[in-house]
Amino acid sequence: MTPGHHRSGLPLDPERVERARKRLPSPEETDRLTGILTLMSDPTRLRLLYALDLAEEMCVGDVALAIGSSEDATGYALRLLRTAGLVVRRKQGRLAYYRLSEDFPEPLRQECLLRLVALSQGDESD
Amino acid sequence: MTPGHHRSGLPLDPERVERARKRLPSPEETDRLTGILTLMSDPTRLRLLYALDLAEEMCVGDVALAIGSSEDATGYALRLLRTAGLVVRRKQGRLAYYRLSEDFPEPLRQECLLRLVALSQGDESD
DNA sequence: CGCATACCCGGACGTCCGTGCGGGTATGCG
DNA sequence: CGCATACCCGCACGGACGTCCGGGTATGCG
Repeated sequence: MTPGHHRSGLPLDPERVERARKRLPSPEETDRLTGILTLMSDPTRLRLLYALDLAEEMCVGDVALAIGSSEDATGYALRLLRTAGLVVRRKQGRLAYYRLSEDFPEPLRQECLLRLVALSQGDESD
Repeated sequence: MTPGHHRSGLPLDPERVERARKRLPSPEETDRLTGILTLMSDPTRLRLLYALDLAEEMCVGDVALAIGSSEDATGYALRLLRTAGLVVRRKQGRLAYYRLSEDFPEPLRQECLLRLVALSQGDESD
C-alpha cells in the first residue's frame, strides 16, 4: 500500500550514500545530542545558562530578574535543566541557589555558549 | 493585577544580577542562536547535516536513504535548512543536489557537530 | 508528443512544549 | 505561634512544529 508516489528505493549514488550511512551517529547518540540542543534552543533556558555562567550562582528570583522572565517560567526552566543534570541546586533556608553543574560539559560551555555568541556577532552576512 | 503571588521585585544579590544582566546577549542575538540551535535539535535535520558533511553533496532521495527518513520529511527538512541559509541547492535536470552552505559557520561545524559527537561518546558519566 | 520520474508545495492532523494560574510546603521573623 | 516570603508542583490552555497526504511542475526518454 506504499503510495506509488515514491521512488524506486535505489540510490542514484550508492557510494556517497554508503559513505554517509556508515559514519552517521547511532540513534541513541542522535537522541542525546538533540536532547542537549533542544534544552539550549529555548530563549529562556539559553539566557538562563548564560546568566548562571556569568554570575556563578543565583537564587531563583534573581535569575528571573537577570533574564527578564517570570518566576514561573524561570522555575520551570530550572527544573528541566536540573532534571537533565545541567544545573545543580543548593538549598539554604528559604532560598534555592542554582549553578552550572560540574557535569556540564566544559568544552560545550566554552566552544558553544561563547563561540556561538562570537559567531552571531561576526559571522553573519545578511 | 499582577498576582500578589510574586516577589517584591527587589534582587537579593543586586551585584550578581547586574553582572549577569549587563553581559547577556540581546534579544536578537538570542533569537538567532535559538534559531540555529532549534534547527540542529531535530533528529532528521541533525542526521541530515551530518550526512551532507560526510558526502559533500547528495540529491534529495539519496539523502532520505542515507538518514533513513521518508522523502517528504527529508524534503521538508531541506527546505527549512535552505530557507535558513544553512544548505544550498544545485539543480541539474530532474535532480536537486544539496550541500552545506558556504555560509555554514565553519567553527560551528567543527566545534559543534564533531565536538558534540565526541562529547556524547566520552564525556557522559551516567 | 506522452509517460514516468524526481522534486516541490499547501493543507490537515496529531503531538509536544512553554506559560500562566491556583494551591501547597517550609523557612524565618516577630 | 502566626504571618509573610521564596520556592515547588499540577493542571489547562494556546501556539508551534513535524509528518502525512494529495496534487502540481518540470525534466528526460522513447
